[in-house]
Amino acid sequence: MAAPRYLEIKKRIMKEIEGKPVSTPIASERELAVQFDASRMTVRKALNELVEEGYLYRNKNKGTFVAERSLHKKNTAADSFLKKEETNHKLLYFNVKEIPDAAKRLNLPADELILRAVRLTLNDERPVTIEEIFLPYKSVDYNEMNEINTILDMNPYIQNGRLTQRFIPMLIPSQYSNLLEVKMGTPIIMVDSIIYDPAGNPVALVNLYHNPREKIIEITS
Amino acid sequence: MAAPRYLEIKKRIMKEIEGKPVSTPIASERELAVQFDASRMTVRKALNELVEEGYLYRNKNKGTFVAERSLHKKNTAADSFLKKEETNHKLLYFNVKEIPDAAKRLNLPADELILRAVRLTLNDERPVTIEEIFLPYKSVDYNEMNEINTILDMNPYIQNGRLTQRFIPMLIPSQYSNLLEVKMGTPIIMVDSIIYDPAGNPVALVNLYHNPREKIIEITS
DNA sequence: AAGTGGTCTAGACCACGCA
DNA sequence: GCGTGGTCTAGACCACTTC
Repeated sequence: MAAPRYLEIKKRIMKEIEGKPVSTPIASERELAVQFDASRMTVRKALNELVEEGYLYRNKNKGTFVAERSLHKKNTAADSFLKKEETNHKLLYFNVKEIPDAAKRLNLPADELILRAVRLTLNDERPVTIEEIFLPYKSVDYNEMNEINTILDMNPYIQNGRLTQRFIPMLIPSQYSNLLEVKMGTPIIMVDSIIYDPAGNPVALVNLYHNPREKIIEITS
Repeated sequence: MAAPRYLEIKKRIMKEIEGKPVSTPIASERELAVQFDASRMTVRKALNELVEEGYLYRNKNKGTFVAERSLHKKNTAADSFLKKEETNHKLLYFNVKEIPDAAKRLNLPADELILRAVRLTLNDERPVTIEEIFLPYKSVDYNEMNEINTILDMNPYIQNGRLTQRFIPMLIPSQYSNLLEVKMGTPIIMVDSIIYDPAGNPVALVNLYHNPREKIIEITS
């Protein structure tokens, strides 16, 4: 299917406002509809998304304006999973066994087999995060078992599903101190995440141990 | 103005699905439009918000379904500011002076006067959070100076504005250890927040020191 | 009075899933 | 072939601000 009209309009408006000073007014919805030869509702859909994402803001009865660029919405907690440019993963360890605690949190019987993987995320050679990933073994596609990185790619799940994250303060676990190059006794944040499918069934459990020097958790909403 | 039609429809659908098991299909958009004697676009607006908030999920070409209740979207970091039932604030301290560091982060000249207030949030008598609030003194309405709690109510700003939060791991500051009833040396999370107006101008700076026993930071998205 | 965003309507076509 | 959600249209009225 061709890309929807409103997405094209959205892109063109984004290009249009790029570099404009904060609070610059943009054309009214009716004008934009004429410019783009689209209905006002379609233009509104594009504008609504741009407002939602923090590129624009509205002022009722007055107009729509360019917002501060640094305030584009960002939830870097979810970004933890997303692969950036200079970021790569190094698998440290994985096995399959019963892990009752993890099974419980995945709504599974305690004796269910769990795939546990531990990997290190590096950004430009510097250690950023240790990830402990717990997956129900039965959900793993056997054809992919030789390509463990495909299995551990959480993006597809997060796209359509939902994410609950708990931020836990702790001292760095001793076994990760060297790997993250963080001194023993340093306070860190461990992000305890459960990924759900749209219906609310748990799909994966992930614990992220962040190196506070390299990974600042910042959320803009 | 009367409440918009779509909000009423939204409420009625929420009541309708309340208590229904996960994955129960609801009526199609066209049926609902007939039921509520509204256009399909209006029904869609109501449904879209319910999906956005995590009450429903869609399955293209199949239908719309009830989502897991525990997965309603919640960002408890912003909730930190919202007054709950059993929650109340106890003002510990406030004054007005130059605070160059705070002024800088509020995009003000270093010699600008800053109102600094420190208060303790209690939940059912238990200490939950210490809040350090920094406001440009010139933005304070003098008529309100005798009602400091009105000034420190951040809700109106957050409603229409934007929020950037950084999550900082640290050991509990010694001066807050007793107040929060947290042992010295305990790792905690400090949430460093800046509240902006829609155009991106900083309005307030707030540091939240969370008691990890009482305040679990949890985000569902 | 003119212009703005917010809401609403009564249609329409599309791609896709399913029987 | 029918039903679904996703997109789109060409209008309309409202409350409000600005001139």
